[in-house]
Amino acid sequence: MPDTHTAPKPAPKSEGRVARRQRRNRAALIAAAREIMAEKGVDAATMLEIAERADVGAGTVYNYFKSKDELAVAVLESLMHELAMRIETVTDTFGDPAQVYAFGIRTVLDTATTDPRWKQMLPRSEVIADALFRTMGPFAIRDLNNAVAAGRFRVTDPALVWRLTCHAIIGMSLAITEGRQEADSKVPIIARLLCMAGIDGEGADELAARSLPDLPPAPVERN
Amino acid sequence: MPDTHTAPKPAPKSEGRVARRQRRNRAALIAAAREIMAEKGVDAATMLEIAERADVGAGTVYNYFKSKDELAVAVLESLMHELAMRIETVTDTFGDPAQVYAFGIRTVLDTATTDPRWKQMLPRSEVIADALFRTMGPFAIRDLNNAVAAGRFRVTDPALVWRLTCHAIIGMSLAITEGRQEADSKVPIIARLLCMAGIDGEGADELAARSLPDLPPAPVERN
DNA sequence: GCAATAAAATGAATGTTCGTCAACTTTGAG
DNA sequence: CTCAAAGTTGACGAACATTCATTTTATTGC
Repeated sequence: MPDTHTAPKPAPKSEGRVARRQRRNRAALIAAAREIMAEKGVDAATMLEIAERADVGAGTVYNYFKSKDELAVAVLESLMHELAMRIETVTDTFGDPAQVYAFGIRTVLDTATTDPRWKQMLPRSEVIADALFRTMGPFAIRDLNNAVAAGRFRVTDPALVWRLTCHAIIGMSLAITEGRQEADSKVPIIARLLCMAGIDGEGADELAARSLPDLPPAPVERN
Repeated sequence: MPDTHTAPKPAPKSEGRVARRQRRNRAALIAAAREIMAEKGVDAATMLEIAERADVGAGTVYNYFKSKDELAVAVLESLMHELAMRIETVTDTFGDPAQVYAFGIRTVLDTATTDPRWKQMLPRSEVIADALFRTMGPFAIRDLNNAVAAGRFRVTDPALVWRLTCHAIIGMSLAITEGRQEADSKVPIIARLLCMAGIDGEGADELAARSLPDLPPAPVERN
C-alpha cells in the first residue's frame, strides 16, 4: 500500500535544530578558512586544518562547499562585503560623486596591499578579481552612474569599466605586495584608473591626490 | 703537487655534445609543454607527460626548470615573444604612433581570446599578466613613448600604464572566454584601455574602431 | 514516548601529482 | 684508455583534495 497518508514534504514549521547547526557550521567554516588562509595563504591552508578549526569532520566541509575554491570565494565575498559596508559609512558624506568612486577604489587598493587577510588571497588574482567585480559591483556601478549624472565622468558601460578596474586593481596589488611595483605609485595608479571612467588627466590627478578620511575600524572577529 | 698544469676551466673550445643536447632538451621541453598545456590546460598537464613527450626522464625536467610554474612561464614567454615579432612586422608601416600601440593591445586581446595555446593559460592570470608585462613591455613602452612624443598620448609613467593594461587585458580575456563578458565588447575594452594612455574619450573610440590589418601567419611548429 | 525515516556528519581510504634522490650513464680532457 | 664531473633516470615519498560507506543526529507520524 504505497498510498500511506504521510506528508511527502512536511512544511518546515519553523527553524529547527538542523538549520541552526547548519548556519553555525557554515559560519564557522568561513571564519576558520578566513583565519587560516590569512595566516598561510590559500594554497597552504589545507581542508583538514580548516575543518579541524571549525570543529567539524573533514568530509563535512564538502556538504557546504563543493570545492576548496568555492570556500575561498565565500571567504573573499565575506571580506569584500564587510569592506563595502565600511566604505558606505564614509562616502555618503561626500559632496562630489566622483570622489565617492575614487575613494572606493583607493580603499580597495589600500586594503588589498595592507590587510594580511587580503594579501594572502592575491595570488589567486582571477578569483579575487571576479569576486570583487560581483561583490562590490553594485556599489561601484551606482557610484559611476552618479558621477556620470553629475557630469564628472563619461561612461557608456559602467560594468565594463568596473571589470577592467577590478582586474587592474588586483593585479597591481599583487605586484606591489611582491615588490615588483613601488608602493608609492598608488596615487598615479588611481589616477590612471579614473581616466578609464572618462575624466581628463588633470581631473584624475587632482581627484586621486585628495586626502582620504579614515574608515571606521573593522568589526571584531567573533569567536 | 696541486700545481698541475690542468686548465681549471677548460675553455669551451667549441660547442660540445653536452651543450647541444641541453639546447635540444630545453627546446623539446618547452615545445612539449606548449603542446600539452594548449591541449589540456596548465594544471591538467602533468610533468610526467611533458617529460615523456619531450623524450626525457621525469627528473630531468627539474634540471632545466625549477618548478612546473617556471616551465609554464617559459612557455608563455615563447608564445609572447613570437607574437611580438609578428606584430612588429605589421606596425612599422603605420603612420600614427598611437595606432601602433592600439594595434598591439588589440592583437594581444584577440590572440588571448582566440588562440587555444593562449586561452588554456588564462586561468593563471597573474602569471600570464606578469609575463606579458615583461616580455612585451619593451615594445609597448617604446610605442607609448613614441605616441607621447607625437602628442597623441599623455603618459608620465609608461611602465605603470603598461602594467595596468596587462592585468586588464588578461583579466578581460579570461572573462570573455568564460562567457562572463560579451565577446563583442572588445572595441570598447580597447577604447577604455587607451584612455589610460591619456587620450580623450572620442580619440580613444576612434582609434579603437579603426580596422586592423592582418598579422602574418604564425610560424609552423617545428618537430 | 517511540519507531521509522530522512538528513547530516564523519574520517579513513583513495587517487593523483609534484618534486627528490641515489644509482647509473655519458662526456671529454689528460 | 681512465676517471671524475656533469647529466639523466625513474622509482619513491609526502602532501593533499576529495569520496563514500558508515555512524550519528534530528524530525515526524502514531
